[in-house]
Amino acid sequence: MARAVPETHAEILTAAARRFASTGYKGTSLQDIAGEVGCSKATVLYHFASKEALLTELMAPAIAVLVGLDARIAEQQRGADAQRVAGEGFVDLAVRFRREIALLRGEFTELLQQPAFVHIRQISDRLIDALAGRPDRPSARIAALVVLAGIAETCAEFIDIPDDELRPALLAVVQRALEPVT
Amino acid sequence: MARAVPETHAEILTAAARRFASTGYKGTSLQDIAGEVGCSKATVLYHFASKEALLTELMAPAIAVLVGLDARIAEQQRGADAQRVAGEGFVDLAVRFRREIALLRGEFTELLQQPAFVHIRQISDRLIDALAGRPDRPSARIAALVVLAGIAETCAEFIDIPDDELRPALLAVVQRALEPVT
DNA sequence: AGCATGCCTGACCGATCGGTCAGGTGCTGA
DNA sequence: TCAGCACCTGACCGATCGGTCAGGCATGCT
Repeated sequence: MARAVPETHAEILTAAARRFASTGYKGTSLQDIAGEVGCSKATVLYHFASKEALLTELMAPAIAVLVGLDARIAEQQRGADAQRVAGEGFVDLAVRFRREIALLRGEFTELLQQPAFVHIRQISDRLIDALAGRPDRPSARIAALVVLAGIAETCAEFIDIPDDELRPALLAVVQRALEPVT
Repeated sequence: MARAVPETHAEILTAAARRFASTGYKGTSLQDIAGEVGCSKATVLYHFASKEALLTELMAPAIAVLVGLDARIAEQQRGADAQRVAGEGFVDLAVRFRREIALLRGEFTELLQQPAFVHIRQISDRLIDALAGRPDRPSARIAALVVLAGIAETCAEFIDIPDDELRPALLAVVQRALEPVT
C-alpha cells in the first residue's frame, strides 16, 4: 500500500499501544499490530528492531516520569514528606499513563525479572518504602503494596473515565489507606 | 518411568500449581509441567483433558469458596454489614488461596472474558458493589477496586509470609481504605 | 539516464505451542 | 495362560510465534 506521507512509524506505535493495552504484551502478536495498521508484519519489524523494542519505545515516557518521581522522593528529608510526595506523585503518574499501565497488566512482575528492567524494580522498591513511611513495619509495607498495586490495576480498569474524576478518588483512598508516619 | 503407586495425577496438579504461580498460566507450557514431574507431556494430557481443564481443577476449591462468600454477602440486609462481610471474607479467601491468585497474575481480567468464567465476573462485580458500600458513588467504587486488586496482588507477592502476619495487616488496610457507609 | 536510498513486501525460517495417536508395558482377575 | 485394563510414551500434527532476507517500487540527487 503506497502512502503519500510515510507516517507508518507513528501508526504502528499507536496501534501497538491500543492492542497491548487490550490484549497484553504477550497476548498481542506482531501480526495483530500489522493487521490493525494495514501493513505487513515485515513492515513492523522494519520500523522497530524487535517486538521488545516496540514495547520499550512505548514505555519510555512513563519510565522517564517514574525516574523523575524517584528523584523527587529521594530529595525529601522527613518520612512524612516522602510519603506524601510518593503517594501524590504515583497517583498522578498512574492516572496520566493509564494506557501504559494497562498494557503491562499482569506481565509487570514478569517483565521486571528481565535484566533490562532491573532499575525499574529498584525504583518500585523505593516507592514502596516511601509509601510505607516506616519500612521496618511489615504492616506498613503491606499497606503500601496494596495501595500501589490497587492504584495501578484501578487505573488500567477505569481507562475511559475523565482524569479529574479518577485522581481525587485515588488521592483520597491513598490518604486513608496508608499508615500515618508518626 | 515405572511408578510403584501411580500418584502421577496429584504430582501433576502440584507441579502445575507451582509453575503457574511463578510463570503464569500462559507462560507455562505443558512441557514445563511434564519436565518438573518427570513424565512426558502426553502423560499430562492423559490425566487432564486439556491445559484449561488442569487450570479449572486447580481453581475449583477457591471458586467454591468465592461462590460461598457471594451467597453470604447477599444474605446481609444492611449495606454496612455487606461491606464488612465482603471485606473480611475476601481477605480470608485471598490469604488462604494465595497460590491460586498468584497463578492468575495479570491473566485474571483476560480469563474472565471467556464464556466459561462469566459467573465469576458477575460475582466480582457484586463484590465490588458490596465493598463500595454505596455503589452509586463513583469514588466508593474506585476505593473498592483499589482494595480488591491491591489485596489480590499483595497476597500473590507475599506468598511466603505466615498467614497470621498477612491477614491482620490486610484487614486493617481494608477498614481504613473503604469509604464508610453512613 | 543512471544510481542510491527509503519504504515496503511475500516467502521463508526455526522454535514452540496444545493436542492426537498408535503402540508398549506391567499388573490383575478369570 | 491370556485377555483386558490402567498407565505411559515417542512420534507426529497443524497452528502460531518472532524474526530474516532478497527483492520490488517509488523518489530524488547527480
